[in-house]
Amino acid sequence: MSDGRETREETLSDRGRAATISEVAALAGVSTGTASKALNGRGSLRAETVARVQQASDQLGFVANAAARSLQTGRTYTVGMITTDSIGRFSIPLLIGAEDALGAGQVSVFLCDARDDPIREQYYLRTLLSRKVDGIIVTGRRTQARQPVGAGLPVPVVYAFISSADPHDCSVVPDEADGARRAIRHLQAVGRQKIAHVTGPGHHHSARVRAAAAAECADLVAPTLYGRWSEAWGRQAAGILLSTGADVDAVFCGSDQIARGMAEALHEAGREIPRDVALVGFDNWDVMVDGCRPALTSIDMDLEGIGRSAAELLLAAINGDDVGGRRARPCRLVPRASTAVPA
Amino acid sequence: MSDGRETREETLSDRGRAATISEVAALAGVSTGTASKALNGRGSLRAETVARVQQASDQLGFVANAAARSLQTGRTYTVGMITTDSIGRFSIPLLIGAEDALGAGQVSVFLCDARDDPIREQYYLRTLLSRKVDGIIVTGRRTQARQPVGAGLPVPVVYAFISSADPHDCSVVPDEADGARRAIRHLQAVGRQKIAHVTGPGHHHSARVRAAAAAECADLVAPTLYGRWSEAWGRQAAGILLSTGADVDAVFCGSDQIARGMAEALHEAGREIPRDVALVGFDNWDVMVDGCRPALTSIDMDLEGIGRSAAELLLAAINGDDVGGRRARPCRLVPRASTAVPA
DNA sequence: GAAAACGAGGAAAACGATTGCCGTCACGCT
DNA sequence: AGCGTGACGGCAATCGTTTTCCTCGTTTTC
Repeated sequence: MSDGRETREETLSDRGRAATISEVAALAGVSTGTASKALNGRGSLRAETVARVQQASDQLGFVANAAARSLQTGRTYTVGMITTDSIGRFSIPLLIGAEDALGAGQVSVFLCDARDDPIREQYYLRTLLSRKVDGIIVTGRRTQARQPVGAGLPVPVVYAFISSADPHDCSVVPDEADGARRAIRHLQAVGRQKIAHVTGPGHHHSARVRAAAAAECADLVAPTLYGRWSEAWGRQAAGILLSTGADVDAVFCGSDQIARGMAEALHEAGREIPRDVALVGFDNWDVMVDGCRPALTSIDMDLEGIGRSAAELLLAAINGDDVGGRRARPCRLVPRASTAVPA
Repeated sequence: MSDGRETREETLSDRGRAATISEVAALAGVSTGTASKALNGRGSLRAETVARVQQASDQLGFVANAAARSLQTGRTYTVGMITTDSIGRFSIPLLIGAEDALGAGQVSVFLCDARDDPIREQYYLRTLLSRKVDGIIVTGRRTQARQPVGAGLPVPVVYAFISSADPHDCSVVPDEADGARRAIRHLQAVGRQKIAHVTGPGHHHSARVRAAAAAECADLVAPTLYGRWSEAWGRQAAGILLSTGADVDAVFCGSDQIARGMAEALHEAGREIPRDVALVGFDNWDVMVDGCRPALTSIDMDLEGIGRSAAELLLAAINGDDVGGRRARPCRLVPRASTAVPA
């Protein structure tokens, strides 16, 4: 391979400006149209011609100009993802799931962080439309339904995690009630009868939905304690629970953070987990469930799956399928030591 | 408002396909060239004409096709951001910072998650080049220098958090040694003499750099303990420290997670923080520093600032400035209760 | 009062790729 | 011999903007 060094594809490293298809065509001694066909496997060309063009393309490190292509074809192979809340713990798995599903279709993702600001959101919407994305995924931290991001948009929109207030819009959401029921049933399955529920703010949609489902699934030993989504609240709630003298043998917490605070406080009060009190969290957030002692049983909303599913629906919508409507996806319980049955 | 409904700008909501500039021009009764000038404030036009075009544009909800524009101008007002490791706790602030700086320049960000896979990385690099991004930011979880993402690329590249092995490339990194020194000096300032250092894996660049700086800054009371970046290791390390009977009055931990584990274990062993042992973490990760009891003093690498700075440098590079070289940015110590001086 | 300057806006050529249409050639059939 | 038929590739239109000339009037200026 003495000349291997020379002809090795200079891919991406042709210092300076990038090559165009005309240059490839010239080098291969064909017309630009033919070069295009060769590179895209269209039309009918001799194998030898295709190979020649391919080689010229490699040699020049040619990468087709997406702008020119999309101008012609009308497709950009790009979707926009708007996170209405800031990018964070919830958006990431959604993003990863979406990328997963889209990457397979060679589609890439434009991420826009609206930071809870309607102005920013509209601004991003405009940019996305100007960029002629093939579709848009809207996500956010809260599961509560929100106003549609825009009406009669020229591209399909799918809501992931959050849902659109318009029932005709396509939304993929976690079935939080299902998650809560799983938590309760699991506690019952490990023999607990006196279950309490501690969760986030009462004005928070997720908190109410989960609490309602939990209450409906079992006779809770105490009224639901609403507070914040923090460890501090978990600790505080433990104090409340203990001070009321209520006889509790399990607590279903609305988040892993609350559960972790609860675990600490119970431990310090001399209650052993899971022997005296079993504990279930919500979110299955690795750093919390692993950091907690004992490791925390938790409900996983499968955010990645939601992202993937949303992306798949979006692809379908882009292909013209009708995918309207709200889809709730079940949760999954991940059992760990905090609800283990003693050996 | 009987006709208000009709003339209200239908922005973004002209159901179906979007309007083109020719349609705007036709509606305003001018040529497309003139319409373009009117909307972009170029050329010399009568104010009345500009207004007419503007109104037509609003009425049709016109948004310029970015593909067509960039085909013509060569600029896309888009930069790519490649995270070599998965998107996570470190990339987010970087991304936010970058978006911040770029958003001001009306530039948006294409996020690509290479997931530590060189194939994916090259694939994304190709897409970004094909999309003719104006520049690329490369980030990753580790601060260690990495091979350049490509040689002689047609667009400028800036490395954020990680750095490029090629010293001519532009990299913006946290000065971790500075962070370590600040931690040690702070402990000394609150009167601690017998300081230990517990950190992550010895093969991890950050761990070594920080440990070296710490050791150079004070006579550590024990050799650095290398382990993992986890709470579990923090707990374990506390056990080691205590069992050796070393007389320790402060521990500088290589991460907030380690520090938190350490705090718990020390507490359980009857050591009071900060009275008996003061504690400093690293990363200033909200959920850890707040969850820790007492709240954890920590070193903040100002990731958002790094992202912002990288983006600004990239913009400068896009404008033709030479911004090569490696820039280390100082860290910041955030004091909290874990090192508080007793009142 | 003629020439120059200027202001306003139109015509058309880019930008880089895709694609439908058409020409050309070679071959095989009647 | 004449014609039809594929195979192969070139030509040129097209996508939607921007931008560079131009071309007109209409003022100014000497």
